[in-house]
Amino acid sequence: MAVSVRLPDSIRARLPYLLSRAYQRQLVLFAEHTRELDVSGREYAVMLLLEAHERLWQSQIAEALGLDRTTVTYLVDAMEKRGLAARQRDPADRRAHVIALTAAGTALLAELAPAVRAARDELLAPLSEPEQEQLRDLLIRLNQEPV
Amino acid sequence: MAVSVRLPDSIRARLPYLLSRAYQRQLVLFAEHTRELDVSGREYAVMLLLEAHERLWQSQIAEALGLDRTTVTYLVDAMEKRGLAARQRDPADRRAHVIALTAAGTALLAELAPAVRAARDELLAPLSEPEQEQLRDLLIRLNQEPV
DNA sequence: TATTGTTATACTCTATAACTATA
DNA sequence: TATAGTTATAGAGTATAACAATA
Repeated sequence: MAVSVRLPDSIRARLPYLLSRAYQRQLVLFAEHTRELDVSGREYAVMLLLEAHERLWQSQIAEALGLDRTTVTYLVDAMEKRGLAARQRDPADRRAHVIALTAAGTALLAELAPAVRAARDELLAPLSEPEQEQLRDLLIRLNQEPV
Repeated sequence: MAVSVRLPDSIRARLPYLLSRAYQRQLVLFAEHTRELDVSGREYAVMLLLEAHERLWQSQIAEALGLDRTTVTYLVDAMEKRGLAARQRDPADRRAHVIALTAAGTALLAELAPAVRAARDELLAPLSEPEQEQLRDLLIRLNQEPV
């Protein structure tokens, strides 16, 4: 193999590069720490959403998480097949499916918590506690949509 | 449509969510600001790399940017077809292709600079200048691989 | 006529493996 | 035997459109 090439500062110090690196690393760490529980980041997001709201239409899940309706159909298919979520027709509007976590889903969510914490801690390890807080605050403000 | 659902803090304040939001937003802003120049983020990265190093093997590009060899082949194919980069056999090792920016490639890189700056400024607009520096520093430290 | 959810299709990215030419 | 690059293929993920049921 030829001599390795140093990544120039014109890339290394760029925000897009830094963000994509941090994001990729987060994906890898989440996957590593939750491997034996076999849950995608998206499924985890759905579970957190259902933990907070308990009963939601698929369309509400799609809107809240910024997903396509069809994507949610596939997601819920998989979660239902694994017994993590249950689908019911909404008697009040028979077009809609109401989704809720099952007991198994709630249990898995509890199992996931320490793994997710460990992944986050590993990601943030290079920073001190106050710096971690600072980073979170800055990212929250960065993501604030202009009103 | 049913009532909109508020994204719970269990998601909204999570680092993975914040990172992915910031990353997605960055992708959108780059695409918007460079639309008429028709360059992918990856092509831009290759151009910055070639600006810093001038002549590189495809394998060196792949290694520096963390891409697959095949991906680089396709990338360089496209850039060569547009006249942005030139491929030459390396006389010193005839297995290898040496890639360099053409004059058109250098010119496009110059055209891209203000668009990229505008995208970055829009992304960072919610933060003050010192905060922007702080964010960059924290992300650099976050991405430091343990030695 | 619009909305909810499903299904089929296609399209982009990515990963893998097989191949050539050179070393 | 290993490396540089190419090509073909398959897979995941995503987007689009057409459709049935219901409002």
